[in-house]
Amino acid sequence: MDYLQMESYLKAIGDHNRMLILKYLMTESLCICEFTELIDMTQPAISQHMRKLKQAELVTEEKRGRWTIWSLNIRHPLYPMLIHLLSLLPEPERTVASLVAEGKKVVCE
Amino acid sequence: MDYLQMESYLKAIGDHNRMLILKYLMTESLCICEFTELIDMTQPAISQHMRKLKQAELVTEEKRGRWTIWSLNIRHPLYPMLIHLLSLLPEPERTVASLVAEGKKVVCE
DNA sequence: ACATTATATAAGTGTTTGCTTATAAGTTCA
DNA sequence: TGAACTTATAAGCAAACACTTATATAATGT
Repeated sequence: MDYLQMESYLKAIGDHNRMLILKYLMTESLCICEFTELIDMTQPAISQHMRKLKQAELVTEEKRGRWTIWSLNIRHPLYPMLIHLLSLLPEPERTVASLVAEGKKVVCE
Repeated sequence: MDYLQMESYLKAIGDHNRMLILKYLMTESLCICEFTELIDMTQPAISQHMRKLKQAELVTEEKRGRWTIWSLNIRHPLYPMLIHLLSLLPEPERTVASLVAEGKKVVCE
């Protein structure tokens, strides 16, 4: 990994909202509409963050009907470091469990 | 460490020139004028990068006569991760040894 | 005192970033 | 077919970023 690749990687992680997204993905895969419930951000903003994370190969996407399910890319060479880094961050206020409780968790048949 | 602190930290590292600076500091402490010999950058540019690194507490400075000697801050909680990260990067073309060979290495009495 | 050396800061500039609103594209289901 | 829903993209904008040149500040040595 050269200096510019590392720069792209660190810049992709180095945003508090993207870290929050990654923190959620540490627990389970999620789609954009779920993030809009979990994080105080508009749908296009989240979509653009996901594109950034995808370009840096930090996440992978899977189309499922009208949803796009996003997951952490466990095959990235720096995946273990990412996990360590995310584990240092506090749990977000809004939990995925609360989504389920409100019936807002997406279940792709 | 909260999300905004982590963001500041990652943004401070996330620049290829600053990574190069940090890589050099991994071997030994250096002053600005030595960096101008090692890296293709102007003195003010380096000075401004050092200020950024200092604000993120990644480095420490020590005034020695007309020089300011910069070192890695080994007391930073993420210092071990920084070292791991830097170790993944290739050695810079220009070495400190070559500075010595050219008599450009600063020796503070 | 004065020239030299090392560093920091200021002001200006082009680029990138992270958002916004508006809209397009694709899927599902009545 | 058409309405509802999910996602992606486009255009615009303010702020941050990484540099530049010019200059200020401070220490050293004659």
